[in-house]
Amino acid sequence: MSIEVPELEPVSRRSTAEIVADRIRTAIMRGTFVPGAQLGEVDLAGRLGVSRGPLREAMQRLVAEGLLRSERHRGLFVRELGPDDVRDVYLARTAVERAAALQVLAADRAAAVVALETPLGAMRAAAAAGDAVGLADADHDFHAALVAASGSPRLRRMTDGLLVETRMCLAAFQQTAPPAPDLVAEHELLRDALRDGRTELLLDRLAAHMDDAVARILAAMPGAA
Amino acid sequence: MSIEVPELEPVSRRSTAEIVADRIRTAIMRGTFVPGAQLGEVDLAGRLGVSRGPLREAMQRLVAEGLLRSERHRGLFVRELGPDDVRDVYLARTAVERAAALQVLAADRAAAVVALETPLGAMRAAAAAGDAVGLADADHDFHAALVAASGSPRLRRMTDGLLVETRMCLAAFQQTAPPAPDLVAEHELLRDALRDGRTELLLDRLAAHMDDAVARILAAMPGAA
DNA sequence: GCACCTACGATTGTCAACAATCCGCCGATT
DNA sequence: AATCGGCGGATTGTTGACAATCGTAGGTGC
Repeated sequence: MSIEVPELEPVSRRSTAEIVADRIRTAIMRGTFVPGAQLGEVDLAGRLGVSRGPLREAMQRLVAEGLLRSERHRGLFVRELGPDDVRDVYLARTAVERAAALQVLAADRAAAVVALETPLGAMRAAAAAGDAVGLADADHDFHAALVAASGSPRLRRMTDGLLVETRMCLAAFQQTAPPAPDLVAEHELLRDALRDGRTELLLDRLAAHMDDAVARILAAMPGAA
Repeated sequence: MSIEVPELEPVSRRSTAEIVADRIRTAIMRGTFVPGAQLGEVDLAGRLGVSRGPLREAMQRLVAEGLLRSERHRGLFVRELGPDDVRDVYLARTAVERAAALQVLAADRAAAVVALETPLGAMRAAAAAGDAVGLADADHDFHAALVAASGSPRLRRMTDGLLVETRMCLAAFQQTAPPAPDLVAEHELLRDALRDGRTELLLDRLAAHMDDAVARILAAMPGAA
């Protein structure tokens, strides 16, 4: 019936709204738009080369994701994340990544370990080069790969959103980077526990990893409780 | 400073796109739009009394939530959920509600128990009256209340989306209702474990509750593995 | 000098029309 | 007889303009 060509599906390019949403999402992630900043529709539309229609559709999507805050007849503002939000993001991440880790352990954990090597390598390289942004990217990719390996579309989607919020937290004070070697070591410990099938150890290390991150961020935060 | 009026905030009514999204979401939830059905923009816009602009914004939001599937220049279709989706929805729900339950146990569990009484009462009434839709509504409210009691906005938002997908699964074969008394009893057991602070028992019962639901749904599903 | 009111500017929310794209059907061709 | 190319209808994607709303600056009265 078919011509037996593997991976020839993705001919359909995504909708304009989705592309615009991705563009703005990464811009927020990278800190191009600081928290609290107002995003004018006409300005953005002109800068992106699209009309206000598709742009508004993209905005609605980002509002649904919790990245933007919409006030009627006021405008769209980049969501500001306080200490409570930091704790909540990591609470949700812990829940999701814990479930993903359990799924990976129950399924093909060898493939997951392989998939984690790429971000781990990038993380080591960024740490050696002192590249803070690259380190954050690799950290992002590591956790995304972990959840992707679970094979759960919903856990994956949740993680995608949560990781963006994580980056927003980090971007707020990008210069306050955590000690890079420690960060690399923490992730390697996660991989080791996963590789060896040490369920309880992996879950404990994952929880500790999240707690560390929260503590680091809150310590660097201006008005943290 | 303020005039001490409790609950006077929601003066600002939500945006049109949000209202439209809610309307369509409940329609999908109730089974008004069967899975796989195409939603014509002009038709829907005319029926809701709005233009295509706000409607498209609402659609984008629903697509982001995973309720609709968009094909370029083809149209919007209600997402069809297969056996894998059922398992995935409940996998994610288990992860999220587990985390919420732990939060509730660590905080004010007495208030949560009180909050659960309302949906429990509605559930008993619906079970006695043989009202399948009311039973599903109460079930929905029970889990929403549980996660809301955790005080985590992100867990709450995730659960909102997942519960809608749960209703989509149930709506596909609404006549195949589970034995009502058993369902009520399961939820009362959850409340009891929460009230008594029996952490492990609560988590076990929660996991069992989810597994039961998956088994029930898959058993009633046409092409389930 | 201070508070209130009013007009202005800017922004968002909404709408109707135009253009691009795709599906199904039909006839011509091999 | 089966397949390819073209045509008609319908739907989505996009655009620009119109209307409603809000914040703010300026002026006026007390």
